[in-house]
Amino acid sequence: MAKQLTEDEIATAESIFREYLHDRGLKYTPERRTLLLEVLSNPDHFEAEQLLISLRQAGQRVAKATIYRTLPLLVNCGILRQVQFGDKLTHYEHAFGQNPHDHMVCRQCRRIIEFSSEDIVRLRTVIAARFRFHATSHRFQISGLCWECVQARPAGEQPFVPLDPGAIEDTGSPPSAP
Amino acid sequence: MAKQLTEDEIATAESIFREYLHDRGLKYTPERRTLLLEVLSNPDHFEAEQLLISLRQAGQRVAKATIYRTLPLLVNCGILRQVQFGDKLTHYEHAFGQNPHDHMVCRQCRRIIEFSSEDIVRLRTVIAARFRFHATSHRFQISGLCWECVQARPAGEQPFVPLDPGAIEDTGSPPSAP
DNA sequence: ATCCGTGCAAAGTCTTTGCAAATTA
DNA sequence: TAATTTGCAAAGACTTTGCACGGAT
Repeated sequence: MAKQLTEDEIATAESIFREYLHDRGLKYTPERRTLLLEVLSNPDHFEAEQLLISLRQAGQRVAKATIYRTLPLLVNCGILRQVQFGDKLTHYEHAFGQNPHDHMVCRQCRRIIEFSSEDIVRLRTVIAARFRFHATSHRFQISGLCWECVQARPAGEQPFVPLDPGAIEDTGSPPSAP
Repeated sequence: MAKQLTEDEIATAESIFREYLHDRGLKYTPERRTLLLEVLSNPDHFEAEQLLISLRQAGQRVAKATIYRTLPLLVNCGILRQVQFGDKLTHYEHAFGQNPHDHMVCRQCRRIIEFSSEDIVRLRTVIAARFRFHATSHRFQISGLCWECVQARPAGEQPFVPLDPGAIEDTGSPPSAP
């Protein structure tokens, strides 16, 4: 999932960021450059804290405040996308050169699987229309067990992993006519 | 949306809560009763803080800590459901006597529209199957503009309301074959 | 020469926790 | 009576902000 960017792609991202900053009178500082590069070489999904840690490990020193001030810039210029999973943490993922997608989260191992489906967008439009609602975006997150965890778990075992808050539980209720 | 519960329904909720507590050696205190009743008479969606405020207005006095300690109980016994919208706040909604549903949020007026669709569950299963993923729950949230706000907004006006973080933006990109 | 940005620590927000006194089953 | 709860305030986790110094254009 964490795709390795080519030098060209990195250069493109850099110029996007640079231009974004320039256009609004902001400066392309060494810290911002450091952060951009670190973000691009980081795994697809991460949080502010992880970024700080991987920077430290790389011998780089950027204040936490700077990270918190820079991440929104990277989001606004389209290089990152903010993602909310179940927890209170703000997660980020690469948006640069990625297709829009949604997420499946394994309750057991917390693995994140990305997927995209036109049907979702179609469905969202149909549903919205019923309420004369003009849909412009959506979040669709599926929780459950990935294949590996299903395998590893003998039938009937219910480890009671905390749920994604707000998820629609599969109660096994019979489908009801609309 | 905020449906008024009958006395019977309230009594049922109370016995559910009571039994839930009893079953695990917990106590049905006046504070818990107060909170249960307040929750049931509150609007469909609320947060911890709002609950505190409406309690105060009703002349009731329950410590904030007690609220934070009680809400999870009400969630676990199925009377409430935790919902995460875009922000960091933990929102709650009535689950007692409600059908599973998802939400549409208006970017403009923040109105929340509930909807349910079997197609979503069907779609989630189909998608999950592609990854040999066992889906047990989902969250589907649509952002956009409600009818009233579409009406109120002259074409071309883009007030730039902060987005639901993590939402898939409608970029108007042409549908691409998988 | 100006602004803008950084670091640091302090402040904020929402939530959790420790503890003694008060209650419930 | 024994164990759970409450209220209060302190602590926590994550994020934002104020300020003085340093740096980019």
